[in-house]
Amino acid sequence: MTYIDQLKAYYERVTEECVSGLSLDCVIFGFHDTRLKVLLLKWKDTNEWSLPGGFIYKTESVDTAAGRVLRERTGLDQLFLQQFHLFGDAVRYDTDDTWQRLKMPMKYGVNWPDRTISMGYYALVDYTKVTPAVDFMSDECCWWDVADLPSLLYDHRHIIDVALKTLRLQLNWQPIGLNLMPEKFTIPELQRLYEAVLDRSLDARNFHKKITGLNILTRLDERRTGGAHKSPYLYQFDEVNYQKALINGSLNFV
Amino acid sequence: MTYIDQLKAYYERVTEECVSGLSLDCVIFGFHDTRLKVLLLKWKDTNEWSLPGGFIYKTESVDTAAGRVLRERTGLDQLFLQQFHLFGDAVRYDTDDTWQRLKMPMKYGVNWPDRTISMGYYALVDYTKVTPAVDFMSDECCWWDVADLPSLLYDHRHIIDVALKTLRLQLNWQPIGLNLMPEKFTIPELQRLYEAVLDRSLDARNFHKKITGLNILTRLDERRTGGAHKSPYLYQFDEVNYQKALINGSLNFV
DNA sequence: CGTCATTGTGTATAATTTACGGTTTCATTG
DNA sequence: CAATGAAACCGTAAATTATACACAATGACG
Repeated sequence: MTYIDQLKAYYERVTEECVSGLSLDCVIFGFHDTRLKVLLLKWKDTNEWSLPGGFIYKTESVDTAAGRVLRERTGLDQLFLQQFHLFGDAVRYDTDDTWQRLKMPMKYGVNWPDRTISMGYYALVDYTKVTPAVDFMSDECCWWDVADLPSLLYDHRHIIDVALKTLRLQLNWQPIGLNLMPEKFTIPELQRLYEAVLDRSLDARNFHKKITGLNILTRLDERRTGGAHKSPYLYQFDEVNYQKALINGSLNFV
Repeated sequence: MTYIDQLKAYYERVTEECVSGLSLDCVIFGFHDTRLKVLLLKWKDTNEWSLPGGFIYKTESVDTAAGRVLRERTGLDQLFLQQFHLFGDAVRYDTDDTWQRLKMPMKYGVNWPDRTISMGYYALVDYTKVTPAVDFMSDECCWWDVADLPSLLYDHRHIIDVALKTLRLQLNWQPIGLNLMPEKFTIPELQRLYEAVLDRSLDARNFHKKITGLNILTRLDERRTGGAHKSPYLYQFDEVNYQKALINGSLNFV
């Protein structure tokens, strides 16, 4: 089956089975090597990158659709996802320029709506558990440092900017650390995450005192050895206490 | 023109000119007589209430559509509005029950989508400046106390609950007081607003000290006389300083 | 004129934030 | 093997903010 055949079949199925004119764009955040990263797709036979996304089947909820799309790209059945903005400008991007950059062999099929409104979701994933997977329209699915993104298709740079701003604002009442850190981590590593989200540096001594005083971490008997200096302790989140802290407003980082 | 003719024309125009399958629901918050209120519509010839809402023209942005809908119901050209959630469950409410309660003389026209996904907006208005206006499908457009709502159509009770929760969370970084209080108000009145949004009581002495210490209020030379006790001072918001306080995170009420 | 209750200004204490110091400890280097 | 450098952790001190509560001023009412 040629690529054009695949595209045709895809457009026909979307037109037939999906909610018309509404799509999803997913900003998948991971944290690795002291950097906040997003998962991007490179379109087939091009050097153009964009966010993962998709459409909503007529019989599924919007949230379920987002979860399905994210499972397809990350391999994860359960992850934390949250709506953050409906991108519904009458003109979101230059369509001619975009078609050119996409090098699409055909345009959309019949009964395709004139415009697509997109619900933006952000997802928080444990980087170590993700298996990035391309779809049939892409060559690559890779992590990119949010501070060093490539040129992006559509209005996806704007979408990422809004997602990042939302993440920052929600640091005190969404389980961001809980969902982005690996199972075991050190306090300096956690501090790097907070600094990446807040986009400012924090005093290591005050951060250590503050985060351990919140009672949301459990110190393990292991240390992370192999570094050139003192081996830091490893920690895990106490999920029950983390949720309690979110509810009673104990987190104060913003 | 009979009501049925009006409905027919309306459905035809929506089908022809509006984005299919996506609507808006607006939670319009006002503050009056120490109570947080929402604006509701009573459907024609029924005793059933619902939120104002509408559809998006194919050539306008979603935010522009929301502003247009709100202008039609409130008479205000400029007001503060914010997206808060996309309500996209596959089944949002019992359609048979709803049609019955609506006493609609006809169902939707041809080419009407099987389901409608709705973007929820909240708006903050100065209660004293609103002129509630019905549309052709309603008999009344009235303010209701959020703590004393009537039975609501569709999933509109849920939508209001989510809006209220969002308002509460955004108290520190959205200009909520600025947009809900009238031009001149007293500090006890402002405290009642915060208590209504936070759903808890605040110490008057600490609130007074805290809010005046933020430098976002200007004390006027007038007092509110006529009360049974000491006449309180009148204040206005210093809008520039209010915006500054929102940006640098000086507001700490949540 | 006395009473009641709101408003506003205030003090005291506790909690948190911010700034910074010093010890421990680990790999690397000579 | 000792010296070195720096991260990690535990700590103190001062400043700021939050919380609890007191009391004087003041206005309508009886």
